[in-house]
Amino acid sequence: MRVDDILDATGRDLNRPVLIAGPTASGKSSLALAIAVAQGRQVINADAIQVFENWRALTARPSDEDEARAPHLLYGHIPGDAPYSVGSWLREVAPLLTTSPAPVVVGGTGLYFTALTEGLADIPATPDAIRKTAMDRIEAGDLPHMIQDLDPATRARIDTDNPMRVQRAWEVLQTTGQGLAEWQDNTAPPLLPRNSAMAFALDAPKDWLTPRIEARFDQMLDGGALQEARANLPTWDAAAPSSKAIGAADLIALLQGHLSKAEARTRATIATRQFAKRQRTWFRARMGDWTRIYAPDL
RNA sequence: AGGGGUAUAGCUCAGCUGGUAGAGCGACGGUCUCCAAAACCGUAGGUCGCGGGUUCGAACCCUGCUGCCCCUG
Repeated sequence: MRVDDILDATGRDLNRPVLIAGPTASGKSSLALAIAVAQGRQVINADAIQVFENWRALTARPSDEDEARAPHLLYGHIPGDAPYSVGSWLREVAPLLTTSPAPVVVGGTGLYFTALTEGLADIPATPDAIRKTAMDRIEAGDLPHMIQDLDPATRARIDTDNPMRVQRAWEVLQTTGQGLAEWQDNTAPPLLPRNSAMAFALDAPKDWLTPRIEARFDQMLDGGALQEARANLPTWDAAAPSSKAIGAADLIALLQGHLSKAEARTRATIATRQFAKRQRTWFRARMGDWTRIYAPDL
C-alpha cells in the first residue's frame, strides 16, 4: 500500500478516525501529516513521550512548519516533571475524537492504542500516600510480602517478577479494596472500537530501520538536541517522567563530561533499536487486525 | 635492543592452591489494562592467541613464537 492508496482509502470516510501506529523512525508522522493536510483532519499524538514540553528535538516532535500545515494536538503540552499515563491520555483524546472530519491519531505507544480500541479499566487514581508507601516497601525489599498481600486472581494474572506490575496491582487493591483482576474484568467498552476506526500499523524491518535510527539521531543533534539538553541540565532529574526520553540521560551525561559524543550516540541508538523491537513485538501480537503497511514502500 | 605485563563469548572482564569455563553489556526471541521511549522474562554465542612440553587431567605450570601495553636505552 502506497501513500496514494492510503489517502484514497481514508478519504472515503471522513467521519472515521484514522489510526497510525508504527516503530520510531518508520515515517508515520509524515504519513499522518499527509492525510491530515489532504483531508482537513487534525493530528493527535499517541506517543507517551512526545506529550512532554521540554524535549522537542530529541523526541522528534513535529516541526513548526509541520504544525502550520495542520492542527497538531497533545504534543508538548505537559510539563516535563508532571505525571502522565495511559489514563491521562485517554481522558484527553476522548473529546477530540468527535470532530468532523475525524482526526488521525498517530504514535508509537502500543499501550495507548490498545487502551483506545480495546478499553481500559476505569480505576480511581492512587493517592500519593499509598504510592509513597508502595515505593518505600519496594525499596526496602518488601516485594515478596506485597505479592502475598494481593488477591489470588490478580496474583495469578500479573507478572510477579515485574516490580512495576506488582506495585500497580498492590496500589489498586490498597486504594480501592478491589483486586486489579476484578477491575480489569469489568472494563467498560472501548472509547473507539477497532471497527469504528481505520487502523494502520507500519511494518519496518530491522535492517531498514537501523540506519534510519542512526541517521535520525544525528539529525536530532543537528536540530538542536544538544542545546535542548543544555537547557534541561539545570533542572535535570533522572526520575522525572520526561527524563525517560531515549537519549536524554545520555546527552546530559555528555554535557556533564561522563560520556563522549560517540558513546552517547551509541547508547542512544542502541536504546532506540531495542525500543523499536518492543514496539514491533507489541504491534505484531496485539494489533493483528490492523492493516499492515510496509514502511519502506511509502 | 633489554626488562616487565597482558592475550578467555561481538565488547569489558571473572575464573581460589591444575579437575575440559562464568558475569555484565550487546545480539536474538517474547510478555505487558494507568511510569509503557517504562518494567520484566527467555535463548544463543568460547577447539580459553598459536605450537610444543609436564601431568591420569591445563584457561591455570614450563617453553618457543606472535600481537598489544608499560618502563629503560
